[in-house]
Amino acid sequence: MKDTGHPHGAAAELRSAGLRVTAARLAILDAVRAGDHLDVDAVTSQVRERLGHVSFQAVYEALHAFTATGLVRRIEPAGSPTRFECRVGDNHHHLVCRQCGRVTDVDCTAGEAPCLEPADDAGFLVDEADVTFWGFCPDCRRDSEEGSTHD
Amino acid sequence: MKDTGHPHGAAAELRSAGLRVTAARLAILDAVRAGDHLDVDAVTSQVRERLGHVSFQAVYEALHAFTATGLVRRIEPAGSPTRFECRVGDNHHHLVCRQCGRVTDVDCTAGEAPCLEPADDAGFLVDEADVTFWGFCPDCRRDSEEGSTHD
DNA sequence: GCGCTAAACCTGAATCATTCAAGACAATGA
DNA sequence: TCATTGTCTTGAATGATTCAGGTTTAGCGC
Repeated sequence: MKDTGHPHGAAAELRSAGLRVTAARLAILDAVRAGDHLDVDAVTSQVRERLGHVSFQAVYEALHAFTATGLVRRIEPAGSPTRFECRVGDNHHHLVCRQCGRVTDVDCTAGEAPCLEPADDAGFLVDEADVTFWGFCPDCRRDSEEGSTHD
Repeated sequence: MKDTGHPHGAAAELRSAGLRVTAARLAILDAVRAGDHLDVDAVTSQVRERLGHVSFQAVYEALHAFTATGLVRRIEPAGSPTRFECRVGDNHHHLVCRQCGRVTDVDCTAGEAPCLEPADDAGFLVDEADVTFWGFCPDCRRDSEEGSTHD
């Protein structure tokens, strides 16, 4: 029930971020918001379904601009291409499936960055604690149980 | 005072990991242990200084084998190439400098994986919590202070 | 020591995600 | 309407990593 809401909502957001409103960028922003931690490839596919051809570079540039202005957040789990999500401003973390790469949000128990503090900061000025929980998602757990010795 | 110790220590480690002992692999293991979170390129340079030519592929394969057998640990901070470290078995975390990419170990306050638990595991079977603290290392802090308005 | 076998190594090419370059196009504001 | 400059295009380049295939060599039994 959390829609992009009032007419021109996304357009207004782009504008107030200092960006121009184009069909491509509206579709890109929408794809990230409708999708679940999509990578550039997936965003591009979504956008092309809606608009026909849009170049990869346009998508890369737009996502870069969106990230810079805080419209989307970029995450880079080890071993998979960069993904983008729409939840910004909070300091949530991620569950990543070792098998299929699926990413799921987890709320941060602390709430604001950095939600954790290092035992020893070694002189670093720390502004963010990035937490990734690795494991197996429900689907992959089921698959591996079916495939293996069933008791 | 924790040296590789008794003669043939590294060789014995390779052997008991089921790997063959070669000059290249001894040098690679040593480079990782002497270095500070080196990437493949840096490891290769170190090894070449000692042995003359060694191919990148040999280094990649060796590091992969070392990682698989638990002799070294691989870390992949977002935005920089894969790095390798010798601290294995504990569950420590990392401080990464946003400016220069430098990586520093931080002890884990909990001690064993997963040291944290997600607020909601969403059905995932979680086995590891990977924590990266982002910030600015002492050197880069100093540089930026010098460069900016000095009050 | 000799020879076998699989591991380790080599050269060279391929792949993937991402970025650079330079020109064409088009959204905004005067 | 026009100019500005942000956006989009095609095409090529980069960097890290992996694949492929053939050669060498460590480890092991004879």
